[in-house]
Amino acid sequence: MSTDLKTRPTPSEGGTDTRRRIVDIAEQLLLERGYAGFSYRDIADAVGIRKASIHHHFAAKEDLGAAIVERARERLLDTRGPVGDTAEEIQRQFDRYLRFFEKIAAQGDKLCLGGRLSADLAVLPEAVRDPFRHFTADHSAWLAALFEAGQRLGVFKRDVASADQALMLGAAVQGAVQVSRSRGDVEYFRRIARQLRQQFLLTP
Amino acid sequence: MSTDLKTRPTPSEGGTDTRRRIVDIAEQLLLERGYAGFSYRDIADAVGIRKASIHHHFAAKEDLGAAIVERARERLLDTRGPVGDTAEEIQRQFDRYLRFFEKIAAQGDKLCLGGRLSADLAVLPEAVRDPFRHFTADHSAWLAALFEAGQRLGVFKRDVASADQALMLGAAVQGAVQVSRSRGDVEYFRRIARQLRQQFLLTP
DNA sequence: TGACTCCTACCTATCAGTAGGTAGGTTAAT
DNA sequence: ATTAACCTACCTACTGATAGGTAGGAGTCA
Repeated sequence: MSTDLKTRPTPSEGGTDTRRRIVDIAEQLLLERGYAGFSYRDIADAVGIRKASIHHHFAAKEDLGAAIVERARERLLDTRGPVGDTAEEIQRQFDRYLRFFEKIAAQGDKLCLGGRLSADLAVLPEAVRDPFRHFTADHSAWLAALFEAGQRLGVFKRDVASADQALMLGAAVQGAVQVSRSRGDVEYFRRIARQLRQQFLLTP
Repeated sequence: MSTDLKTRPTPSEGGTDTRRRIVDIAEQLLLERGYAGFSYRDIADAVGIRKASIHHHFAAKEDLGAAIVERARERLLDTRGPVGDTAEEIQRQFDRYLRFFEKIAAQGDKLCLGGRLSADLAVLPEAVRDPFRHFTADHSAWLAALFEAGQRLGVFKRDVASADQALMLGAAVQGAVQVSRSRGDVEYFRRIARQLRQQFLLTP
C-alpha cells in the first residue's frame, strides 16, 4: 500500500509530515518567545532533523513565519465558522470565543497569535506582516459580525455601538491573556472574562 | 564652569549624561522592538559611541534591561503619586491614566512597558524579570487603590469588585495600545477608552 | 526486467554577519 | 596618581542562509 510504515513520507499532495511538524513546533516557539526569539536550530533540535533541512521546506525564516500565520488564519476561519442567526447560536459562539482564549491562558506559556504578532510587529518581515494583516482583518470582521447580529437578536446590550464592543472584546481578551501569563495564573483571565460577559451580555 | 561644551562629561554624582542617553535610547528600542529585538550595536549607533563603551556603563545586557525597568518604576511611582482622597482627584487621576496610554498609542511605534515586557517574558533574563515583577506589583497596587477609593467616594460603579475593575482596566488598556499600534491609528485606542469610561465611571 | 532520469528529503560543511562580551590602552578631569 | 570614560581590537557563540552531496522512490522506455 501507499502507507507503509518506515518508508520516507510520500510526497503526495500537500504537506509532508516533517513539514507539518516544523510548522507545529515553530508555532509553539513563536507563541511562546516571539518571532525574534526562536531560531532554526531550536526547531531542528525539537523536530530531530538538521538545521539545513528546514531550509528545504522553508527557504527563509519569513516563509516559515508566513506559513504559520496562513495556517492559523485557515484554522480561524473554519473553527469560528459563519456567525449564527439565532440568539442561542450567538451566545454559544461568544462563550466559545472566550473559552478559546481561556485555554491559551491556562497553558501558561503562550500568547494568542494576534497578541503575539501585534507585539512583534516592529521586527516582522513584510512577508509575515502581510498575512497577519489578513488574519487580523478576518478576526475583527468575525467579531464585528457577531456583535452586530448579537445586538439585533437581543443577546448583547445596545448602550455601545456593536463595532466598538467587538473592538473592546478583542483588545481586552488579548491583554487578559498577557496579564494572565505574566502573573502565572489563569484566574486573572477568568476574572476579566466574567466582567466581559457582564458588560456585553443582556442575560449573563 | 562645570558645563563646558566639548569636554568629556563630568563624572559628578550619579548618572553620567552618556549613561542616561544609553538608557533613554535603549528604552525606546525596547518598547518598539522588544528585548530580543535590539542590540548593543543599535544603541551604540544611536548614541554615537562604540559598542564596547556601553559595557563600561552596563556590563551585561540584562543590567541595562534592569536599569530601564527600575527607572520606569521610579517614574511610575512619582508620576502616578499617591491615590487622592476626594472624588475630583480620583476622577482626574483616572483621566490622566487613560491619557498616559493614549499618548503612547498616539506615537504609533511603541508599546507600554507592561505590555512589552509581559509579551517578552519568555526571553527575559531573571535579572530583568525581577524588577519587572516589582513594576507590575506597584502598577496594579496603585490601580487597585484607585478603584477602591473611587468606589468608596462614588466615582466608580459598584456592580463589580474594585480589584476586578482595576485588573480589567490594566489589561484592556494594554491590549488597546497593541491593537492601536498594529492598526496604525490611535482612534482605536480612543474608542476603547471611551467604553472604559462609560463602563467604570458613574458620571462619564 | 533493467537502465536511465528525475524527484523529494534529507545530509555535511561552510558562509558572512551579528550577537553579547572581554582585554588592554588612551585621554583627561580631580 | 587615580579614576572615570571612553577607545581599538579582539573573542566565542550563534544567526539565517548556501553549496554540494547522498539515498531512495517514481516514471519512462528499450
